[in-house]
Parts: sequence; structure tokens; C-alpha cells
Amino acid sequence: MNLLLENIAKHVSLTTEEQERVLTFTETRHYKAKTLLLKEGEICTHSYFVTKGILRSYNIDENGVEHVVSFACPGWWIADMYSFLSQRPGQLYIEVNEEAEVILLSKENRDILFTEVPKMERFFRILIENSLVANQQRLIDNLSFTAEARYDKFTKKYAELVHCLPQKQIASYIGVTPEFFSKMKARLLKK
Amino acid sequence: MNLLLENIAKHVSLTTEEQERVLTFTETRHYKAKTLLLKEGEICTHSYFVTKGILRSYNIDENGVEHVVSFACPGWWIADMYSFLSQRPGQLYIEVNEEAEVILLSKENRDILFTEVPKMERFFRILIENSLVANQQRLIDNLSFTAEARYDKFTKKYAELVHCLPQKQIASYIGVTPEFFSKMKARLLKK
DNA sequence: ATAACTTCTTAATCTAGGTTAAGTGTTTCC
DNA sequence: GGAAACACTTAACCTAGATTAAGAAGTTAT
Repeated sequence: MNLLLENIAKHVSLTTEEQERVLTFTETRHYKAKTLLLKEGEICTHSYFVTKGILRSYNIDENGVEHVVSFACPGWWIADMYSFLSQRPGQLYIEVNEEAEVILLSKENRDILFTEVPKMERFFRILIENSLVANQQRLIDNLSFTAEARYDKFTKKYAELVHCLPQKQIASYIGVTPEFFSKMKARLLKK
Repeated sequence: MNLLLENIAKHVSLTTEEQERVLTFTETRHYKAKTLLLKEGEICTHSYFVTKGILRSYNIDENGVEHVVSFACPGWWIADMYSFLSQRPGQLYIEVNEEAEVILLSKENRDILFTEVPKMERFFRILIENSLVANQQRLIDNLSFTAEARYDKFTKKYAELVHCLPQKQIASYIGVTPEFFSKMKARLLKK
């Protein structure tokens, strides 16, 4: 069965016709590991729903340092929200971490969908509310906790993901250098 | 004219009846400076739209340190989104910074409003999208920039607010101690 | 298989920002 | 209007995490 429709059903209930309508607005694609779906300076024309594999988004700062903004595994959406919503050049990269199958929804189609199937506007409203909450929590965590506590939270929240990710990406997500992350991990093992 | 309706009109256009409907769901209140509208552990039953004065939300970490999550001046909404959406106890405090006039919208009324006036669901969807983008940007800034650069961004983004806020709150928002903030400011003056 | 690249580790050294503490304004409010 | 409470400053010292560098271990592609 379709993972996207399953996920939508968790928040709103669509009729069979509405479900079909949703699918006509989307497109499925396969990507190999390391494919770049979006680069800094480009306009994010699509929102990506992952059905297989892993994607990640990140930015690169003035010193050339990468900062992971989010990971997306099956059942998750990913996009450069600023660029997607404004249709202006963004600052994020979106890259395939592990060979992936992805459902694409373009900005235009999303907007049409919202008026044709108002339940989908509700669905995305709820999804974005949840992202906002998660994002605010991450901000608070970054301000309140040490790197060690953040790593601990990360391993609990993304328990399955942790084993599929290179350490440097986890380090980047929690906001430390790979070198410090390595030192910290060694320290934790001694306990 | 009503600041709330003005703000709604920037994103969706309501009929006069719809406008009246919106207002029947809200309630206006006045608060003195230092009033606590919400404490950690309480359920955030209302979302607050500021028409006069300034509010702020913050959490207090395990070491008793305060972290400002957001400021709200006229035209802005404020709430503990996690608690408001889930109707579970939250971790945020919401406090009146400067004597304020506030429009309250309860969680129940918001949900009824969404089905009665679908344009209002669109309005909030757009608002939350914008919060998410701003929040993600703040996260990236915290990971990419020094305290000095973050302060610089803050003064540009909240130019009018800066002069009304105690330094310790600005320090907290950008993620440094008041002592370091004071030192940094002195350093900036020398340039 | 092996050269080339990337990831991870370890260790020495450095620094942005934290902590502690003490002193000087400013509000606030009986 | 004066004492308490709070906001800001300065300075000495401290530390979590950064930087640099160099080697070891995995991956990738030919």
C-alpha cells in the first residue's frame, strides 16, 4: 500500500476519489546515494516525501562548514521550506544519503491541491505545526544542554537512524565538530 | 480598526460576516507588566495575539538559566505551541514584558473556527509556515555564527524592539550570558 | 587488487564564551 | 524617600568545544 496515503490517513480521512486526486498531483522517482536534489542558490520547486532510503538537508556556512538541518527517512517530508514557500533561491542542499525512492509534490500542485482538497491543507497544517514544535525543541535543547546531552537525546529520538548515519553527520546535527564528537564518544565508552 | 483583522487580511480575505465570526471566538484582555500568562507545567489553553505592549516566552533549564524563545510585539502571536497543540503540560513561561493588550483565542475555538471558516485554517497554516522558516533560520544562525554576528542580525531584525528590551533578555535570546553580552558590547563600541 | 578518497581517532594547543565575584547604577514599591 | 531588588559592568580565572595535524581504518572506483 502507498506509504504517503497511509501517512495522510493518520491525520485526515480522504475518500477514495480524493486519494486518487492526491496521487495524480505527485510523481515518484528513484535516486542513487550522493545525488544532490537541491543546491544552495537554487529554488526548491518540490517537496520530497521519502518512501525508501534516507535524505538529508544541510547548509554550508561562510567557513565552509556543513550544518545538517534535517534527516528524512521513510514517512518523512523534506524540503528547503524557505525556498519552497517563497519560490526564491535558498541556502540549503538536499542530498541522498542512502539510495532512495521519493514522492515529489511541486509547489504549484500543492497550492492547487489545497483548494481542490481542503483536507490536504489541514493535513499539511498539522504536519507543519509538528515540525515547528520539533524545531523549537531543538533550539531550546541547543541552548540548554551540553553536546553530550544532545547526543543522548538524538540517539533516543532517532534510534533506528543512528546506525545508518556517518558520525560526522550526527556530529553536525548536534552542533559539534567530528573531532570533538569522536573524543566525546570515547569518553562515553569508558563509563 | 482591529489589528487582528488587518493582519488576517494580509493573507486571506474574509467577508464581513466571517470577520464578525472570528471576533466572536476571541476575547480581549489587558495585562500589567510582569504578569505571568503561563508557567512551566501548565497547559497552554490559549494563543495570544498582541495588540499593544510586549510579551515574551522562555524556558528555564536544569541549572535555573532562562532561555528566551520568542518576543511578541503588536501584530504577533505567542503561545507554547507544543502545549497548545497537544493540550499537555508544557515547559514554557509566557510573561508580559510591557503592559499589554492581548486578544485570546482558545484551542477549542481555534479548532471550531477552522471548520466554520476554512480561510482561517489557511491563515494559520501560512502563519505557522512562516514561523517554521524563521525558527529554522535561527537554528542555522546559532550553529553557523558567532555571538557577535547573531547580535548583529538581531538588531537588524528587531530594530524597534531592541531599545525596549533589557539586555539580559537579548543576551538570552542570542544564547550568551549577560556578562559575556556586556563584554561583547563594550568591545563593539571600541570599533 | 590497489590507488585515491573519505571517515574516524588521538593528541596537543587554542579560544569563544562561561563562571564567580564584587561594585555601580536603576527601578520598585512600602 | 529609602531599602530592597534588580540590571549592568568589569575583571580574573576557567572550560567545553574548536582547530590543527597526523596517522589508521574503511570505501570506492578502476
